[in-house]
Amino acid sequence: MLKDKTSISGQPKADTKQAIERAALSLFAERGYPAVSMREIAERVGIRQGGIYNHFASKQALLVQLMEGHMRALLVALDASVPSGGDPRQRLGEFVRFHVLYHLTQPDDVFIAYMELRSLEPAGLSRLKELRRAYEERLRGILEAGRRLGVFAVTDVPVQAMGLIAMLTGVTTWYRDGGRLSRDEVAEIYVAMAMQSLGVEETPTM
Amino acid sequence: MLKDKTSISGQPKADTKQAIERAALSLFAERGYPAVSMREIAERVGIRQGGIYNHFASKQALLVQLMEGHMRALLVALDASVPSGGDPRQRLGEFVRFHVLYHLTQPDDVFIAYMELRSLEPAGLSRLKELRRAYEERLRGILEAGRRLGVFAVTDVPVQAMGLIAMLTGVTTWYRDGGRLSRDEVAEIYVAMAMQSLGVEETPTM
DNA sequence: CCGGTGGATGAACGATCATTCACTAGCGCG
DNA sequence: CGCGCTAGTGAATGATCGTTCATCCACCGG
Repeated sequence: MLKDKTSISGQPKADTKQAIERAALSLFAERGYPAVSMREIAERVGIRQGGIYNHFASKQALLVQLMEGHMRALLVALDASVPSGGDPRQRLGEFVRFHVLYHLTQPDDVFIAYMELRSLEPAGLSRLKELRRAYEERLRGILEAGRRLGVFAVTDVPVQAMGLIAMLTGVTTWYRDGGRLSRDEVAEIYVAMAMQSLGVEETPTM
Repeated sequence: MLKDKTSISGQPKADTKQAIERAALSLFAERGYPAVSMREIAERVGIRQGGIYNHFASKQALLVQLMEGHMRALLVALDASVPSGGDPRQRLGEFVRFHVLYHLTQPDDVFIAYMELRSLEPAGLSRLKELRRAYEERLRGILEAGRRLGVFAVTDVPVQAMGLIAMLTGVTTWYRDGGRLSRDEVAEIYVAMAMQSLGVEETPTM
């Protein structure tokens, strides 16, 4: 009845948990949280449906874990890539590059984090909204710094920040690997668009 | 058992069909197609679940009707608002204004048309993709015209077109009526952002 | 005034959903 | 060497899903 895997059961390790997360991630991203069943996730992992509950308390807990884990990793990666000080133009360029490349590298995580907010129950929802706000705040800070220094032509910081993020995130809706442009080329195009939209004519040294 | 409504049944008219569409529209937009049941839609309309099938062959047919109807109306409205000739800068302004205001007026239709593509079966999917492509093509045409005339600083027409549309569509994720800005004010901010992102310094008469 | 028809009903269909649970197999530790 | 824990099983739970259907009602044209 069982295959000759090296470990049929027991406690070798818990890479099953990660396998469940990976399977759920791609399925949720592809068809949406409500349209995916626990049976499908289990099948993708290679276990039966009941086995998932050894690692996650519920389908909802699995979703929260995915979204929260992603957002925290995103914030950590952002702060590692974009220093908190320096010339706002340079920081904006780094923010855009980071955002585009991260979104192209992990499109599924990003898509879920932005789209499945409505599938969250109140408890998880408020935590996720706070994380999202913190991320957007990073960009608002850059725009505000540039506005004060007079290097950005900003008419409205909050609106422009949301506009920029939407523009950048939208890259995931059309970009496909192996197409006309490489990821880096696409990122540079978006950097140029962002700069232009803020009236930046020449960037400092870089 | 039945309320004293003016028409309990019979053939007074068929505004029930429109009521079903309206109910399904807001429910699908709010929680997503797979998460909404026919029972909920019927309850919102004030009929029993079986009654929906007098007007729509299936849940899928209802979704297709909503999405296709919206996209066709969107294209008609666009072509009525944005003439096919004239100065590309002016046309771009009109496109942006139209897009933002239409999206703020009918956020549910727009959201469904862009998000529920994955819920479509192959037949409806190809038709919707074609309609979407036609809409995006309008903007690409404007950018290409401006590029040829030398009034737009375009590095890559397709990428910039997708970036613009994503930026504009994103307005639905944050704008709420009664906030700091009116719809028209928001639209003008987006027009300015779009112009700036294309390096337009001064627009013609308007 | 009567027969046909469009529209609504409400019960029922089988399928599938998330979740629970008693059970068991294997491993590490004492 | 055997005890206990981790992890997976497989069947079962009740709920809910989309859809079907026989039935009924109220109106309209002749």
